[in-house]
Amino acid sequence: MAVHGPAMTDVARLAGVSHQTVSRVLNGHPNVREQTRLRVRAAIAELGYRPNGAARALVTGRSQVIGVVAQNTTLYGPASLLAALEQTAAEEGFAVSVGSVRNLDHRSISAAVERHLSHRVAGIVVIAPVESAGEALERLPKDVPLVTVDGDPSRPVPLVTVDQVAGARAATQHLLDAGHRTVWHVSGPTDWFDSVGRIDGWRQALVAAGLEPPPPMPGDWSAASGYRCGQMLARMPEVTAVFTANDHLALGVLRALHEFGRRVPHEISVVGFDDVPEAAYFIPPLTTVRPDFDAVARASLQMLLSQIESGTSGALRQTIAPALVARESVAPPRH
Amino acid sequence: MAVHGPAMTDVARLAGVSHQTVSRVLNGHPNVREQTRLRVRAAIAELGYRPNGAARALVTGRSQVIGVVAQNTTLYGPASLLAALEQTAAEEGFAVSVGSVRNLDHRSISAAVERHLSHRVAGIVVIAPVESAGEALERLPKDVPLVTVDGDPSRPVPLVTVDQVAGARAATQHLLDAGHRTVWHVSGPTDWFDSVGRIDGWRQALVAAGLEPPPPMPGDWSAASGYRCGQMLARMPEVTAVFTANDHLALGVLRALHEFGRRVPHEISVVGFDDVPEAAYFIPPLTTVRPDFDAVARASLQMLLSQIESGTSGALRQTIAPALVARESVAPPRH
DNA sequence: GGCGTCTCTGTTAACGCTAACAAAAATTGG
DNA sequence: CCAATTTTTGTTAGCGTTAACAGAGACGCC
Repeated sequence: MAVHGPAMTDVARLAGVSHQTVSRVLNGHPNVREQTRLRVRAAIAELGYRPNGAARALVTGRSQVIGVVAQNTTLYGPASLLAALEQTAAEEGFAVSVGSVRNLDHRSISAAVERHLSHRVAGIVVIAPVESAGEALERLPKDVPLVTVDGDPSRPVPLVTVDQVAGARAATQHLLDAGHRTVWHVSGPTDWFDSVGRIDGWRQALVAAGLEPPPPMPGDWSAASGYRCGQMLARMPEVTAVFTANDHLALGVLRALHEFGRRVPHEISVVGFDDVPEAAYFIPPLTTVRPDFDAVARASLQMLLSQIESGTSGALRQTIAPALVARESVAPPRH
Repeated sequence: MAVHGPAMTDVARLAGVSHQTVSRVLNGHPNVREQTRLRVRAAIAELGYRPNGAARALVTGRSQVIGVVAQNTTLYGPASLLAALEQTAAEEGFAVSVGSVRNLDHRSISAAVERHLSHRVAGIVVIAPVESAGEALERLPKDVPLVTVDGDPSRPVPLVTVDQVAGARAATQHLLDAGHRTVWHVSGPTDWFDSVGRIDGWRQALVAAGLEPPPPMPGDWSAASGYRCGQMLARMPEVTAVFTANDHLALGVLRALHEFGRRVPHEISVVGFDDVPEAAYFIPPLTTVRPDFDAVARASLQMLLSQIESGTSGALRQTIAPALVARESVAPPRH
């Protein structure tokens, strides 16, 4: 169907040079006379020539594409990360190809990575927040530049991650500082490293304060599961402070507490995680922890590019510290 | 750096056939003896051979990649759409390359499309909800399969769109049916077609009921702007029903009403649009309109694929009807 | 002025695959 | 059992680009 566009030779003919000279102009090779360069540029513009990435990828062995493997790109965190990644990549002249997978199991991840490798992507970013993804990554070809985001800290793979532990510690400490005797936790799914890290940080803060952590209540990131946990928390009179693993869980908790007539923050304080744009408009506005997705994206891409350029794939590690955003959902406990 | 993987000839040598036979096996060509096919399969597996998409794209003129141009992929709507698109494309054996742009102006769109064309994508999906995107699309090469989503209904470009008008009409009618004398509207940015359609539908429902539409209050999709509008609405005693152009606006409105002590739904009913997963956990649970993003994705992809296969690019049009989801934020007005 | 040394440009050969054609092998029919 | 057909396999030629090398001017230096 498509009338194929002009190729390099067409440009060359029009400019009265060889196709190689056109190639040199395109790739910013230094040794081209200014006058020639201009003629080539003019010919390119006149024909509306557009280089063929496939041909280039074939001969160089890599395309200017970065593959991203992610699970549920509808969640706020992954979506933000993906968007940031795409922006950053575009600035570096790379396109981003998304390979989202339904499950983060071994097979799905491998299949997605395979698809990317078929297209000879320059590198791969895996947003692999769960255990089952880890093993898939280790048996990947070693020669492909790869960075994992929010992945398994215990595996020897280049990793960029939000400092979940520090964020959770800050959130918990913030509640303790307000005078609460202890802090309850509604966690994310326990096979996510994000969840594990947040549970850890919460525990650390409590233990450091000489407190015995109560059992965490497991949620699944959704407001629905937060609501269910909230219904239980609302019935427990001793509960005065709750830290939830993300803002949507917090929303569910807030709703349950509201239904049970337990006032936030007067009776119970709540802190979330993620700082979704709506968090400031929850009832009441939610104190939360804000991860810097842009920073994560920049760090991952930089790590990936350095691998692509140098060829080394050292097991680097970079951690991005999140920031506490204080709003009205936290107050001292009543006595 | 990378040790290049085995090529087709390597597989052929191992299987004792010609590379063409390997190609035939790979592409499911019928005339290959079963025994040969198995030998080739075995050789592929043994070598861990992976076809080179770049080479294939070069010779066939198209890669198995679909380019998507979108703006803010962090918003719930676009993110859901993108995810659905990616899923559907994967099922058809296509990868999705995202070209997100900061602004939907002419230059940005063209640049993003150019990038995709360089990679010889098989087709392009433009999520182009604003006016300024339209012109960019018309001067695009005509021979590239293209589908716009939520784009300009007045342009002769293949378009898949959520039926904003019907959705808004249903939302407004739902409020009128509950007994409200009129319905106020907090709109999205007026350069988005989504907003325009929703304003239209709202107006239509009011006019059909013989009512004079009050002036719409312009928001920008964010909870923050919803909050600002909500502050005004809360001060207007005659307001009993509000339809907001999306759920986040509704959240802001709910928060403002709550602060002013106006109870929802007892004093004021609110209906949103989008049915974000959290809407059921707002205070109170939000009645809203749910667009079927999966259906939109399927329709767009199908439209794109039929263009890719047939070569025709008729200005098709497909509209996906959204569904009203009734929850507790709507009640009859008090008298 | 001849000669080495830059700077610039051209020629040729891949990269890994598919399409088109050609040849060989298997199958059929009389 | 041989020719006619059908099925299966092989051979060759590109696709559009970059890399490696080769050639042609321009320039300076003895």
